[in-house]
Amino acid sequence: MANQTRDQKLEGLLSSAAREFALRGYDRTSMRDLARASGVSLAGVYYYVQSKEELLFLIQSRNFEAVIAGMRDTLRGVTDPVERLQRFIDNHLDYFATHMAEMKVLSREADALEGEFLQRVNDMKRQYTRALMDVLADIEKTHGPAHANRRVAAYSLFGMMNWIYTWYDPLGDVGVELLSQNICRLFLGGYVGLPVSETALSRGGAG
Amino acid sequence: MANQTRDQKLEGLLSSAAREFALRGYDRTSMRDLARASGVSLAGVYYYVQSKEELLFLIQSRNFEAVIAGMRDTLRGVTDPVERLQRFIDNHLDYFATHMAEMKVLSREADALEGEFLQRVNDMKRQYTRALMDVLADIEKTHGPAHANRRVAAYSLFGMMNWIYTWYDPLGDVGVELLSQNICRLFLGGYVGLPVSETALSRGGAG
DNA sequence: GTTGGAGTTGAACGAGCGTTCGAAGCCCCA
DNA sequence: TGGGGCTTCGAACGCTCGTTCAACTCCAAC
Repeated sequence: MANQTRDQKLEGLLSSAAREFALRGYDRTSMRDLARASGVSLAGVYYYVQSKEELLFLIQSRNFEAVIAGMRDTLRGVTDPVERLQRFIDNHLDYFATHMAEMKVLSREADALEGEFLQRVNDMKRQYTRALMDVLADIEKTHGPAHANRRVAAYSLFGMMNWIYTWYDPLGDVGVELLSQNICRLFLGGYVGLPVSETALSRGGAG
Repeated sequence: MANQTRDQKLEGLLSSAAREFALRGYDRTSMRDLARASGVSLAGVYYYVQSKEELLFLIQSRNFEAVIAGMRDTLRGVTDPVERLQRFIDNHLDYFATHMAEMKVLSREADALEGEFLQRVNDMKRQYTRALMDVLADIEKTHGPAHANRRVAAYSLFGMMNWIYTWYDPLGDVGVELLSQNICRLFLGGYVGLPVSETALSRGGAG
């Protein structure tokens, strides 16, 4: 605790702040809570960070950057579209599972930021979404016509992956590899691989 | 505004509260905001509701109850498992799209409640999840083995459907029927209907 | 041994919060 | 005309919030 560089202390602060934010939510967590959780005084927190909002921004942007960097890394040189998608999903879920608190904060506190902070995180979101949609376009080229609108499909996949912050326990009986495989299969082939033209799929509204 | 029953006024309060909560988030919205938005005084709000938390609870429970009731209704008498799933999805998305504010609050402020309020909403969640998983079990019986763990599949479908609060605009160019159809096809047959055994689907981790 | 900057702190500030309460307004029925 | 119960309100209470700041410790450099 004593001989840490300034950067290491900031890192520690961000990490315990993420844990607190994930637990209680950004708004319900006070700077006093964060001070207590990271072992410094209330005023001490402000030596490392300009405001509570900057703290949230740093958590969101640093982790989002890591996810994007990991994605670019794992896709580099891979040409098969399906494998590219598998790697995209793997990277996302693997990072999510090993950084549950941070990713929960990123998923859930999406619009707690304002102004330039919000803009910069939203830029990353656009970038990341674009990358997924490019992969989907490649898949359509090689594996026939899509069963759904590409944008809807992309957001649905993000929904499957990000929603895990509400239910998934990385230490439970479903390991990350199994989770990733499940979601990948689900997205590419569906729950039971039903042909799209089947039966009543064209029916209108129900009820 | 003048000749409304007490119930009607409560209804109006809940509706404008849902709109405010959806806009700014539960915690960032003050009782003064709600009073302003619904056109009564601050103290006036407390004539209809015991606390801010009860307000949130009423929004969540009433709408969740409506979703569940709609689901039971639309499934009644329908025996084909696939159509049951279609109707389940249709009901969920249709209600979501016509009650965006309320459902955003239900999805996003899931753990802002405590004690008995939380317990009662969680009971509804369990009930609703169970219903979906029963439908999935039926589908497996009639349409061969599943491509994914049933629990993972159920939560993934909820993820697809609930995540729409972050991106979907009911007034945009994707209508509710199209959205519902897309998500239904996606879940049952996958994005391009890829056979599960295909290529590298059994590969381990990436990167 | 003094200086100076980095790190840390207790105490306070003004503002906003959720909630309460006594009093006033309103309207129907006698 | 007057009483009584719903409904509404202004004003206040106690509390917690994010943020600031002068003062302190510590330690390396001279």
